[in-house]
Amino acid sequence: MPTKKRIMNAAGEIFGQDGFKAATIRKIATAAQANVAAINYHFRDKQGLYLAVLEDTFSKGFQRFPADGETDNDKGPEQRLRTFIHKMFYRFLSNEGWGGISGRGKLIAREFFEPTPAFENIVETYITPHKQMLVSIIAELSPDKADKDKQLACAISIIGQCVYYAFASPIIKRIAPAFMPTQQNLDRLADHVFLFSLGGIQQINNTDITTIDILETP
Amino acid sequence: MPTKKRIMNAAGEIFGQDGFKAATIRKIATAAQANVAAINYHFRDKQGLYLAVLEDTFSKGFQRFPADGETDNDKGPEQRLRTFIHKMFYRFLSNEGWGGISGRGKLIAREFFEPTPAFENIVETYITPHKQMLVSIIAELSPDKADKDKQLACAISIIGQCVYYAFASPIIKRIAPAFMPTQQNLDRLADHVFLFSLGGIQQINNTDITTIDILETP
DNA sequence: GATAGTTTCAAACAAATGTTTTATTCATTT
DNA sequence: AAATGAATAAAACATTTGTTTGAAACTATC
Repeated sequence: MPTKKRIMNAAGEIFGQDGFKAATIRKIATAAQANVAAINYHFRDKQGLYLAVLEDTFSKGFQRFPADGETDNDKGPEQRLRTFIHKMFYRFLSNEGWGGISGRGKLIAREFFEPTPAFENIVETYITPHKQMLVSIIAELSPDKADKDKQLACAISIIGQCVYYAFASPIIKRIAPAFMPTQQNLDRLADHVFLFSLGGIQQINNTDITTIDILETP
Repeated sequence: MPTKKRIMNAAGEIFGQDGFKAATIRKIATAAQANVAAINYHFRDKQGLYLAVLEDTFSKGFQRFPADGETDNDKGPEQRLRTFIHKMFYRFLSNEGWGGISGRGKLIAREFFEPTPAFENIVETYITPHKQMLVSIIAELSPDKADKDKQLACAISIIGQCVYYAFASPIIKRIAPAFMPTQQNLDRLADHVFLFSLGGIQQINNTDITTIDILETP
């Protein structure tokens, strides 16, 4: 395997584990069995390496598990929602997701919660269209297709569950070990999120938000 | 304000913004208008400071917004679930939460996704009982109170939504700015999560998981 | 008011870390 | 085989950073 690829693989894991700042190029170089100078040679500097890994990660992930369910356009919205969620789980967590590099999931999680400048591009290229597709699936499940607000809120609720199941594994391990997102669990967890969300969408659609009486300040 | 307190306040924000490693004691000292040596004097070392801030953060947060809804034990489970979610939002996001220190939210988020050794204690003391309370509320909403698995899964779905809404604000800002967790939005967002989750719980309870046909591998 | 203990401060130290430099090796082309 | 350019390696450099030191300032007690 060429040095450049070895470095990117090692960097994916170590950036994911340690974060951008805490990861050292020496640690990456050692893991990649390469020289530190090779990193600067191939990627200009540390940030260049990080950027390359991030772009590669998203590119590979959406390549292997594309968001668009063109293959199941004939299916109903329920099935499409289910596929959408399953793909999200697999993209995040399967051995094949994100190029099969285990540590890269955490890399993504970090960007979700404290994006680096490199993330702007990613949001535009991958995440916004992805979200858009989810919203349109939800719209098909809704009687009032024009109520974009409800659809957006539901989309965030769904993505939130996926992200939490996928990335909060340290805490899930402690409070509910049976629900760790292991390879064997992916389908089960995805189906739970699917069902839960289906019910959630229906409930949101069936409730007029103004009917909720104001809660006393907690 | 005494030096020790000034340091802890500054540390909360800067650890939250930059993470443990990237945060420097010099930056903290400057922000606190204190000497770097004062940090080591009061907290032994950098990690001691971090640990003190973390413990103080959770302690203050659960003190101001206690998880146990003892006051509304007479209310039904729906209302208790609603209060639970609202308190979670307020604990995470309100100006009064986490001692009113803005940056501390991110500190918590980081621990959720990559816990430091200091977090073990926090999980036992605060998070496990908190989760337990949520599970028991969900159980009251379920016909089969013995099905702990379904209840746990729903609890994670609920916590996941809250955590995502609370901490993924950078990405929410980009894909759905109207749903940013601002002070004015807290009640609205909490109510959405409440309704969505209520529907989710019912759907999970009404569905026999084995009836779902196996999905083709995505 | 002197004294003992606590707190603050400026400076120094040692280790680490990103980057650069320079030389050497390797592969490709002429 | 020679030459050219790309790739790799070891060492050095300049900062940054956590920590320590020793003196000064402050506070409370006798």
